[in-house]
Amino acid sequence: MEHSKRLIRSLEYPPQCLNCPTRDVAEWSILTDREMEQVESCKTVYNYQRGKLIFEQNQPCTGIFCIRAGTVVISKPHSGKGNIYIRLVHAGQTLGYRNLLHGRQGMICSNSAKALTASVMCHLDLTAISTLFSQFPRLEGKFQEHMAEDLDSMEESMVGLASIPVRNRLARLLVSLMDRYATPEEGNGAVMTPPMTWRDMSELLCTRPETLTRTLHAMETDGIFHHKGHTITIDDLERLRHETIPH
Amino acid sequence: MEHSKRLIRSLEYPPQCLNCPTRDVAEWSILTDREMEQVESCKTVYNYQRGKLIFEQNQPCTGIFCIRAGTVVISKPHSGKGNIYIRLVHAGQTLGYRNLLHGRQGMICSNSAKALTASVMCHLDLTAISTLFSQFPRLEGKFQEHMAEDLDSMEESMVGLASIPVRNRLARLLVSLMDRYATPEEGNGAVMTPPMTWRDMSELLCTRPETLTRTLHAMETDGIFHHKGHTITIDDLERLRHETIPH
DNA sequence: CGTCACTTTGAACATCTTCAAAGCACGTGG
DNA sequence: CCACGTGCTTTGAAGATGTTCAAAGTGACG
Repeated sequence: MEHSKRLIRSLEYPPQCLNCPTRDVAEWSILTDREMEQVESCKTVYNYQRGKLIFEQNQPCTGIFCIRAGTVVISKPHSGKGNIYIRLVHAGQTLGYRNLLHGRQGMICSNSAKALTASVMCHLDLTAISTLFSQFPRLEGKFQEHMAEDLDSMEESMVGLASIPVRNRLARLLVSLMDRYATPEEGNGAVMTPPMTWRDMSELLCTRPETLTRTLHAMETDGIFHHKGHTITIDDLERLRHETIPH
Repeated sequence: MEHSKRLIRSLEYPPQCLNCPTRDVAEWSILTDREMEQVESCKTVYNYQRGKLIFEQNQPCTGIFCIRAGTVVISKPHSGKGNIYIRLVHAGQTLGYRNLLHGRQGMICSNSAKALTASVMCHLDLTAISTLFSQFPRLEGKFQEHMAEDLDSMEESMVGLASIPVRNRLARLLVSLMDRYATPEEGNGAVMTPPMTWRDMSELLCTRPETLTRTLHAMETDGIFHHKGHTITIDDLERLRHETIPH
């Protein structure tokens, strides 16, 4: 409900930054409304269908994208065939800024981004950004801080991947998705429709779809939650949080 | 040989930045000799024995460390007991700068650092760094770029950990260590004594010591290299590089 | 209504971990 | 200089966890 309401708001035209549903989130929120008008004037709005590639590793980087609505996944190609999902990027967050802080030869994307759901993205090209950065140095500082946090959470995922089994990683993923996409229920419960397929989730967990199915089944048998289609119903959130650490 | 020679050089006193064996490496190299004198004047030199903790996650951060000699590992605590090794930091590289770019509440270490070999570290405290950063903005920019590269290589390790087996990860680790610590032999071979124990290596590979032993044995049986104690002899580097990707 | 991708289930298998025990290596103190 | 202890290394065997392959079921969409 919340989710679809937000989608509708985001479809209001023209899609202006000042009425962006995520106006008060993340880096851009440090700019005043007046400063924001300048951002507004040099942005382009794109729509991506579910599954569409936004940018691709090793291709030239065209600028940055701010997600107005939708959910995006960052991935990297796998030594064999296919991609490993690295992390999610949600509405309000900005994508591809790292390439700008890189000081590398040219502007080459260091990973790929794909829309997991239909998404509305605001794009700023390279010249627009460099103007904005030199005009509002605090903005570049904010992105620097964001990068430091990304590195932290990257290290955390690494620890998780190396040290805990799929079942606990799944519980963690669900908890983090709940914060964003669940609607509370009576008691200590909640209902959620994650913005992606089970296959996507299995890739985020760095495992196979079959393993995810079986793990879901096992947790359901243990009464942690139950699911029908893509919708998960949790009776007791504490129970799920408990699955977050190995025993 | 190279290694011990470098250690001896580093033990010359006083240990001045201008005659640092790594003077021309990494961030600090963008400063002129004259600018470097200022860094010199506010640094403190510490010696760490093998195995000593340099800083610890969740403890207040005291500043940054530049490694004059030695090898350091960054680790994070594991949900159960013990630590996961995240990455190596080598002589010439700087440690703990991320905490400064963080914009977080206070200055809290986001991971731990431990000396894998006896190490000589030059320390700059918080006030010294903030003075240096405001005086030489290019320096802060360099660290920002370094952080972006760390994030890239972090993502690469993640992909490796998620998608290739221990044997190939070991080959990759050996190749990267060779670049730094091996002495070439006749033909296409090399000899190396890695600056850490096998146990340390197993933690870097996110596996157990037993698995590493067995994997070493298997690769030795296949004629990729042979080892006695901590010293590895490789006859054909191409052969090892070939083990870098799964087949 | 048919297609295509996603989901589910089963069975066999590969990889890695765990536990136990023995051997080795290095540094410390006598 | 030797004896001893501690932590690292190696080996074996059993078991857990996750993968692979195959096949059938499900659902969305043109």
